[in-house]
Amino acid sequence: MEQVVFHDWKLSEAEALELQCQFAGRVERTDRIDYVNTVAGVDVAYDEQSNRLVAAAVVLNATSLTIIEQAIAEDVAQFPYIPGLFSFRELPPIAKALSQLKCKPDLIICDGQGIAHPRRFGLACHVGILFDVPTIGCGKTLLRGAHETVGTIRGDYAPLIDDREIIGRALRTQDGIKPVYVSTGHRVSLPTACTWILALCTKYRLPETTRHADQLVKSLLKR
DNA sequence: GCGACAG
DNA sequence: ATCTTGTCGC
Repeated sequence: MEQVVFHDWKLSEAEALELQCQFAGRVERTDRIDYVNTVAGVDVAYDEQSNRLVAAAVVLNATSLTIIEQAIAEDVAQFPYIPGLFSFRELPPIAKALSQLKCKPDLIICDGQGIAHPRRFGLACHVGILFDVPTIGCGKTLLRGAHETVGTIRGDYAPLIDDREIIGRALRTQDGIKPVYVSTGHRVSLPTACTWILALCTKYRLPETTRHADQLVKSLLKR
């Protein structure tokens, strides 16, 4: 698939903050998504010793959830891990992997937040803008703030609120299991995002897309 | 000054 | 993210 928006990755912290505020205005929080035939998952693994990052993009058939295509990329970390500026560290290798895909996925699930972010521009938004593709942020923990109690049954959810604005949902993907945090990445509404996350969490807490990508990068890092 | 802080 | 043993359960 083709990246359509480019910018320098070697930025100062202040420049990264400025870029987020600028790009946040381009994020689309409503549905602008075609029929979904394929869904992709992306993830990154680290090697502290070599300061190396390994990224993978795994494309699945949206209904059978079988793997259609995979792509991997490697990179040397150019940006430190700073909460709130996460994408500037993980996105370079992810963009490389996505660029290698023969076909453009109809939807991409990211391991992290979408607009559930202090400047409403988490990793999922960044990926969505750079490739002009529908994306969803599905994180395992919250970047900031809290949420009200979530029902205990799969499908139950509670709104994520920041500054009196609903920025996402804590969503229970399996009965009695800790919920995940879903938010709009780009071109996907919150309700649609949650429907997709539930459809992808067939057996485990996390979506099959991110599970496949996670498994791939970890196996690659061991070599 | 102190605490909070995606992966 | 990653470092790590055993243990509970299908």
